[in-house]
Amino acid sequence: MTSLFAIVDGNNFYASCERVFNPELEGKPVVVLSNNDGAVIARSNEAKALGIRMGVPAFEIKDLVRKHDIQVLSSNYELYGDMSRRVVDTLLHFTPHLEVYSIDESFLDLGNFYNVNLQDYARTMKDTVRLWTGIPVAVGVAPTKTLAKVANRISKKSAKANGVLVLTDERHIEEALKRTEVGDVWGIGSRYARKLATFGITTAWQLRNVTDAFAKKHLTVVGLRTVRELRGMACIDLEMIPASKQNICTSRSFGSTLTDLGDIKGALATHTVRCATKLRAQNSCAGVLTVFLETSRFNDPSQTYFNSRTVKLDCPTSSEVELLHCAMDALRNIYREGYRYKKTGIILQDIVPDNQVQLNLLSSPNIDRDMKLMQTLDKLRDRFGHKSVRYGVQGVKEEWALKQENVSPCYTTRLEDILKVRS
DNA sequence: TCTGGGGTCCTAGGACCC
DNA sequence: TCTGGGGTCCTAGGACCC
Repeated sequence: MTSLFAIVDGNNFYASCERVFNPELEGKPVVVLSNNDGAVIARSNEAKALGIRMGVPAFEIKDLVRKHDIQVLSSNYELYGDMSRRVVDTLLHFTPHLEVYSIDESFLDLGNFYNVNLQDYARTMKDTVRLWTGIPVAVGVAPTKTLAKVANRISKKSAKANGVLVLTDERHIEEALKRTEVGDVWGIGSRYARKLATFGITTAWQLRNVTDAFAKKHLTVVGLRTVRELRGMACIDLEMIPASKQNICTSRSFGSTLTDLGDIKGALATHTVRCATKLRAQNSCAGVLTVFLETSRFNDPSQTYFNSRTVKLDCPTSSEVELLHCAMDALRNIYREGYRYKKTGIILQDIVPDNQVQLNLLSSPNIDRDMKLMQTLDKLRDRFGHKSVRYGVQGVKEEWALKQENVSPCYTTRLEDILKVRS
């Protein structure tokens, strides 16, 4: 074996972030809710022990919350994002070969670390992250990313492993795969798990032993790669430099339902500005834009409405001014009176690097002026927050604003919050 | 009353071209 | 009357991830 990967992930990450700055949450069941306080997206171990499942709607656990004094928090992505950066900064002290896989997970390529004591090394990583950031993490180490994921999973469940598991020995790998359900393998979701069960395949070990032809036929080439990774053959490389996005989407449910076009415009305008800001942050322009508007999916079918409009721009752009015009036109097009709307959003597609945009005769005559304006706005928002400058159409009342009943302070990123907490 | 918000990749099938 | 076959591009749908 020549390859070696580690995956380090934060335990119950959002709940742990909250605990770092609010020690009263320690030892208590904690759940963090999605936007609009809709559903549970993170749970402390104590909350898991009470049987609270991932994704369960908040209203369904009301009784449990009262009975067990569960601490229920709105999500605070500004805080979690900053804590995530701190964890990554810490891990970079161990190796520069790091891929930020998600807000709470990083893969590390330990390529030629076979000569070090991996157990000690992984344990030191875990302890250092805890010491420097306050975040508890688990570390899985194995010859492939998929096997490292398996190791990481078991490390959290096994008291003996206590958050660190190195799987390099063939016998240990076999044992680990035999006690891993096939649906818990990275890349095998619930649909594939159900399908595999019809062939009698229920464990990761059984999946590892299917033929290549079987894997390709039933799980496509993606699944074949997973099977090979389970065999110890590294097929998925570390991606140190994040690829620029091919689609950028910004959407939110409204805090309550909206019927008025003006209010919906305000929401969509704000999403469009955010989306365009993301687009410029990766130095890209978009050639196509889609706007959608929908009622609640849980409505009575006679009161359900979904529509979208896709618009091809004359020339790819990153100008909010242009995108706002198009988005508002599209919205006017799909808006129908008489529905209670729950969500709108914008998707930017056909994304190209901004230095590859071919200007044509139809390009906005104001392109230079727009770009200077965008640069200024980006700087202002970067310094004073995204609410510091706004367009008229965004409105000021924000009828659509998120419902967030119990959001924690931004302990690490906002001066006013820091001062408030200290006093 | 209340149910998240992002992304990626692959495949099949139709349109179209020569 | 005979009515092919290969290639490309696009899209919708389905699967997955966090």
